[in-house]
Amino acid sequence: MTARPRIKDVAELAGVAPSTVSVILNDVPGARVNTATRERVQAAARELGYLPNGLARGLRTRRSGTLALVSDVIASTPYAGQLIQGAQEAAWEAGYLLMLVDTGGDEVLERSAIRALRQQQVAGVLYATMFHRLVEVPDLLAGLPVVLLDARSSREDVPAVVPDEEAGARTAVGTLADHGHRRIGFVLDRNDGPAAAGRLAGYRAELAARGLAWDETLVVRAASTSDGGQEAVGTLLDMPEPPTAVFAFNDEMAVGAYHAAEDRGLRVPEDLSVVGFDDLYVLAREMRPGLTTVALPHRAMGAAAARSLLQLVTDPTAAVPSLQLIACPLVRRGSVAAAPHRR
Amino acid sequence: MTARPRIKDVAELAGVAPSTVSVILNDVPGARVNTATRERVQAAARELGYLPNGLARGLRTRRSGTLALVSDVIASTPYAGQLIQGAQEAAWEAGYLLMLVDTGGDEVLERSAIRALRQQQVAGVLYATMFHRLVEVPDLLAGLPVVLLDARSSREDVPAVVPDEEAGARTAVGTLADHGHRRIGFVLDRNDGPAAAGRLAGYRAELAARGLAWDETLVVRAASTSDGGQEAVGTLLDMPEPPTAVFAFNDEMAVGAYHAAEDRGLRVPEDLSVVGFDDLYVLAREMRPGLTTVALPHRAMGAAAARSLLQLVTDPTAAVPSLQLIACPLVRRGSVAAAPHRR
DNA sequence: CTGAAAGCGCTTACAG
DNA sequence: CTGAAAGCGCTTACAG
Repeated sequence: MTARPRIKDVAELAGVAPSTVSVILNDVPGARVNTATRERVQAAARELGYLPNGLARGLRTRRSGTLALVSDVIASTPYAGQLIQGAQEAAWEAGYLLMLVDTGGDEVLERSAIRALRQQQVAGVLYATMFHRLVEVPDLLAGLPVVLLDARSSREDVPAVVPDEEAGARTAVGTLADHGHRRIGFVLDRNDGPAAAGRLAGYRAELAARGLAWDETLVVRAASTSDGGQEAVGTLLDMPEPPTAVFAFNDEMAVGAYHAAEDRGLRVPEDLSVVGFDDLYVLAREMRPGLTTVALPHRAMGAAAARSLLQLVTDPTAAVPSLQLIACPLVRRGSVAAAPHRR
Repeated sequence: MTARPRIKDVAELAGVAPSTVSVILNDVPGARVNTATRERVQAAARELGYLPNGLARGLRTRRSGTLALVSDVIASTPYAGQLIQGAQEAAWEAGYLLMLVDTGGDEVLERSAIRALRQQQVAGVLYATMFHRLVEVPDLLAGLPVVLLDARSSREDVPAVVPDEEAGARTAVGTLADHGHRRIGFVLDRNDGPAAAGRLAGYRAELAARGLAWDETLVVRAASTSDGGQEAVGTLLDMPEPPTAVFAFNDEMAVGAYHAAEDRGLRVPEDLSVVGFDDLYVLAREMRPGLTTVALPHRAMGAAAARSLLQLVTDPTAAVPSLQLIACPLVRRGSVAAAPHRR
């Protein structure tokens, strides 16, 4: 196998200077070149299969053409692929390559990873968490364009891209109200985070918008697992005047709602309508009936964050929104029906 | 903000030449340096927060310190994260950074992505598919160390890392046999691929090893979805002498098995034992009863492939196994019970 | 319109 | 034990 050709080889083959090759291959704006030599150079490059060395170019131009995605735990959710794909595609469209590092939440590893990334001269970094939460932006990232992905920080100066939890919750509750439900329960995670807070706010807001009374006994907290959901929805169902519908903080709690209904001989959706949140891959689709739920827009978030980052990379003073809320669409399946008549 | 320090700055601060700084910071083996100057240089580097420029270093040493993972469709499965994480961690442990590109199965995009990656001087590439299948290794990859991840090619010279489908199927059938089942059905995908072929082979092999008769009517093909599984298991259950246990090609078909049983008033596992394949995130765990299934070792595969690649990168003549079969462990949950007595 | 020169920031023989 | 020089492969002013 022969060594990879360098610009010098192309130049020699075409009978011009390397600098001329560079100007031609890079289509330097405002550079007038003879059509004949241009063609000669292009032919030579093609013949040799010439690919400019990106490291040399990056060194010279001070632009590496790479972005990084650093995340806490890539593998922990089935959405990782979507998030990454969205970011990678947007990067690619702008001619950038994406480097990935997963720190597993380990701060020491995070520090050395960021150092390694800086050494590689990444143009900017996407700092992502695998579920919407609050983070501190590491000091080591200072001076580099950064955007937060599915995460927020207390710092106003670093743009964040997160799901619009509140609006998502409103569409969930809204569809239930559209079906005539007046008593709608909400089961949510015990831990407060941006997701729980946002979804609760949306629940309240939509209730208010619909003129439905706020009833504190209708919201119950539990672990955000199917067992937690089962327990929480169980207490809702055992109330003297139980809700006819339940909005669950996430799809796993929604699974629990199905179980709680089943335990009491109630059918979903005839006796109890259920809406979840997340659109957890396969699960929501495979439930019986299929779970109507609010999807987390991971791919769109990844793409939006990468685009904002790219703007910052191109122009550090660019006015990118400090917070982007990405819409969470409702995925209608079979778990919502008209409210049963009061017995 | 002040410009990033270069090696020259460190050298000046320490009062030595840049080459000395380089030797010290890189701990060049067999280089004797005065302890005092070593300390002076290290202090200077620390004070300045010096990080060597990876592009310059890579240009000079001809080692970029990066690997690439190119895949067809990252986002399509919930395992993507595991696969990527395994590869990334192994790369990181060896001091390499991982670049990721998802081609969405688009060959044109794939070609330009590989070109871009080559320009960036990646040391090697992991060529991955999101489910075990046959691929053709792109010519453009020629001359670069490559290992196939969750994929195989007809070319013997490119190492592949795939799940041990056959052994996985054997443990599935084995656990069923251990529970006293003698008539074990197998429902599988209509399309033949390495996964279907391997799992079928494992089914047959284990039956033989257990001295159980091969009964062709016990294996039925359908779409590899829950509907397909329901249909296929339905025909099994409606046989004159139905199986007491079913091994499903994947977890979605196993879901169908649950449905088929339910449709007939049969309980899992009392009346029908079920074992799936994949350990599909959340689904398998959330079924009732929890689905006993064979897990796909995505993380281990990612790590194994990256390690093989790294060996090749370090020494192109290294003897890495041309095929690595990664074990698929059985995850025991609640869908297997002792075979019911013959009525 | 094209070429020669300098330089991006390192590392690596090679002197001394 | 340390420094000066060359060079990795490009691009970018600057001449001509």
